[in-house]
Amino acid sequence: MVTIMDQYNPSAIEAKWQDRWEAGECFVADNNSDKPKYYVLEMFPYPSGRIHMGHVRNYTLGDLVARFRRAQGFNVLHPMGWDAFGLPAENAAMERGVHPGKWTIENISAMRAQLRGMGLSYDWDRELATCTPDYYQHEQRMFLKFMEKGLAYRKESWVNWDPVENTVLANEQVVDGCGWRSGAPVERRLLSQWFLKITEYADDLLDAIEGLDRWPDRVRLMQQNWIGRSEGARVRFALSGEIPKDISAETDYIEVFTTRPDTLYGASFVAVAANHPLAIAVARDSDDATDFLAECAKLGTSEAAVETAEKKGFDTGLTVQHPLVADCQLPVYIANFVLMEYGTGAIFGCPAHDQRDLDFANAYNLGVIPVVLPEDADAGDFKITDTAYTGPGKLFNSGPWDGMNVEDGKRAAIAALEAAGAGNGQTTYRLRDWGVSRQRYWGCPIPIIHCDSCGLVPVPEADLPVELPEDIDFEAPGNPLSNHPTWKHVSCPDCGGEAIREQDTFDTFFESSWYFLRFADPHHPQGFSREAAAYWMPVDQYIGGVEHAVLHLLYSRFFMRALRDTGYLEGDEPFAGLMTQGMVCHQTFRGADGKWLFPTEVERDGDSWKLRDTGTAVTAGRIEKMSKSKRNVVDPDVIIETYGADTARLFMLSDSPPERDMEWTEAGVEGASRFLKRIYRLAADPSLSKAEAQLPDSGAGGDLVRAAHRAIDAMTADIEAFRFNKAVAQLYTLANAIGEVRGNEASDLAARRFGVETLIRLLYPLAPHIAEEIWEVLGHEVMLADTDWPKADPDMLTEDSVEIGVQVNGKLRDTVSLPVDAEEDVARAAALASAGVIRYLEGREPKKVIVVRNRIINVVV
RNA sequence: GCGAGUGUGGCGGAAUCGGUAGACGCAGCGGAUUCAAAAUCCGCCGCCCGCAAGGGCUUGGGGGUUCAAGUCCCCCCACUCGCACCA
Repeated sequence: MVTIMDQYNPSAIEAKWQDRWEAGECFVADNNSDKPKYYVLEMFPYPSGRIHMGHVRNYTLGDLVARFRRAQGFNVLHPMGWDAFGLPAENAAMERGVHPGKWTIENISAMRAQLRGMGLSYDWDRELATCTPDYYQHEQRMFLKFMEKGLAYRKESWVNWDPVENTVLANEQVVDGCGWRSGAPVERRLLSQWFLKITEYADDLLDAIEGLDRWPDRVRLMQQNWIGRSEGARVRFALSGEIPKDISAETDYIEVFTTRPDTLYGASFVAVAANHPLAIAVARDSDDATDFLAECAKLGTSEAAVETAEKKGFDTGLTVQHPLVADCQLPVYIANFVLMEYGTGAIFGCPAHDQRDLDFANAYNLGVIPVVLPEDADAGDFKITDTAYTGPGKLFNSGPWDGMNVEDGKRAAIAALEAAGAGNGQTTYRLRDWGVSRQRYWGCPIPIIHCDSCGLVPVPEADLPVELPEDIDFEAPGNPLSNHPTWKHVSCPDCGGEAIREQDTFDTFFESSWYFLRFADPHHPQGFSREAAAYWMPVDQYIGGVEHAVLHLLYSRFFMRALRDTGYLEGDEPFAGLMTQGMVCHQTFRGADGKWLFPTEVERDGDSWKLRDTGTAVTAGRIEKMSKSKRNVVDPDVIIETYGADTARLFMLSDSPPERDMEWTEAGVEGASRFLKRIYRLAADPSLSKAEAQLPDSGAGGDLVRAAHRAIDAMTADIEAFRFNKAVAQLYTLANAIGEVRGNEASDLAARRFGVETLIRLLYPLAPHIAEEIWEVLGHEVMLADTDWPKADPDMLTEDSVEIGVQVNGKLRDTVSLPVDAEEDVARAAALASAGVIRYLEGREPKKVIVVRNRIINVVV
């Protein structure tokens, strides 16, 4: 018989149960089970060396879901791994001379120990690290399959170059014109790069968002915007008049993209981007044009630059023929607001119905021809001066389309363009193909060989995997793999001649785009089996930060489709349910010198704060996301040492709903700790072990039994709906109800024991160690990890009577106690007899009495 | 600029269907226990007036619908996030 220790001692309890769970193989997932499956996954961490509070929150949320579903009888897969390629490892190599692989492996073992200390219910047999050939070899094969299918290709293109990281970035990794990690302004470079054809799936990725009904709307919207489908038309404008030879040699037309072909009759100019081939051709013979192009090139793409930039243009002197109006010639400008990257790099301007075009037309005295008439306007005096009209209306000044609405006008315009051979309907996307080449060492080698005579040659199956060389020099500038003396030199698999390996490695988002599949079948020689993928996928609940809304989450959706179409699996969506957790925030502090201070350096001084050792006053700043740079961080290890993992977990779940930002406070942690100590004391009551009587159904004991059933019912619903803060409140409420039963009759003891046992079972997924300990002390031999979730007895959830508010003219004046489902006349009589109503009526007859059963009574006078 | 979200006591937050606003916790206040403190236990706790009984006000602001509005509709304000010369 295990007896309870005098005092709650988290470190002893937690180590004990972590060992027991491991020895009992409690959390090993079964690929051949009759139970329904449930796959819960938290976004795997980069092994930076230490976990932070964001990890603690993320994994606490996941562990709650995993333990809850397991108790409900699901075959739960809850794995953990390491997103182990990436730049910090190379930086460590440069700064400290340690090999990236060694550094990464050491970090992994340190972090694994920290995670173990949190008591997380992972199936560690499925652990993976993406930097091992055992993992990355599979993506080399995937890549070659993608190539065969035309989903991976190489092209020369302008790319985003991060001058600090010395590598290319994907469009998704450029934020406000700067590198997402380095923060350095990106440069544009023309390079030969590998791309994955995500645009092939643009429509599918967009349309399928609708089916992701367990994703936050916010993320779905962000993906929609990122894909950015816009429907419109391509329109060809033939160059007219005298065309200089230089230009006619290049082209004899300009093709534009528009979403408003219905406004074609309102066109007054055509403009091309500064890096459009036509602009470059014009600049060959014109110093003024060359100067203008240089000016445009100088203008950054940053937010600030864009906002302050004036609409500027350069009149090329060229004209184009309007495709539908015979005698209409339009001037051709080079304009700084036209982007080569979007559409065709050229537009037609309809100033009346586009604000940008209007600003431009006003600056260069171009015509403004309104062609859409708002419903309540008069064609005679409708004028556009400095605000363009973009709303709905009837077309006018538009020849055969007059009188049509905008939508019909678009269709008519496309039909007319197609008939005239001057254009066609066209859908464009903001989404670009995913550039995956990175000029880094610590990534997965791209399995390609460059041969002067055979071209691009895939590394043959037998030669896979292409492993990274161990001996590597980070001192020289540039790509370390290129600098390696021998690694890149190979003979061509086709002709046997001298050839050279591809020296770029994959973007590390490649690894995270399929790791959830590897977890399903972590030792399979082909990466994973169709059967395992079919059984476990999709992930039922995915949990992580919202910062991956368009990176990882979009790439993974693409990968599922690409793997489906290359024969790896069936299905298309990786994550059926997504929960994006809020950030962990903390107050910031600055010393007299303006430098940031750690919370550990500071202590309370009445309403303000002071330095712990000198007592000097400290400035308390905003509550912000915990970050090393602001020093407002709290080390999870210190918290776990001081309070225990259960306390840290409980606090993470209390108070704030999981999707919202939360503030980490000492007082909050103390509160969680106090609650666990209180539960421990409740359970330490020796009389509980003697409770063997029948459960009472009346009196204080009966109330407690009903309260326990209500707690089960509410808690189950709250966990299923991710209302974890409310779930914690249910625990407090039940604990309070237990405290109400103070008698020592056999029935009281029985009720108390039932209350405590229920409380412990409900507490288990949140604070599992203390729950297991108390469960054992109460005499149970089967661990809670192997115990079913409690079920509420529906009969115990109903009450006999209900307190109902009584209003007079909508204002609460009294309450009455009524039997549940009381008849209307009974309720009415009770309300009219209540003191508050009598006082208010002062003898008057009520006009009307509204009775809403079991809810409210409103007396209207 | 466009899109989305948020706004409730001193604080974090409840209120799931239009039906007793403020569950639960934190902080605070009072008491018990203690030589004392910590811890613990009991009680109070939206704001204003009042000894009390009771009354008035209150969910960012203003209007509206309704017997009844934190919740629905219209207008406005503030903050947060995402996108952005996107044709």
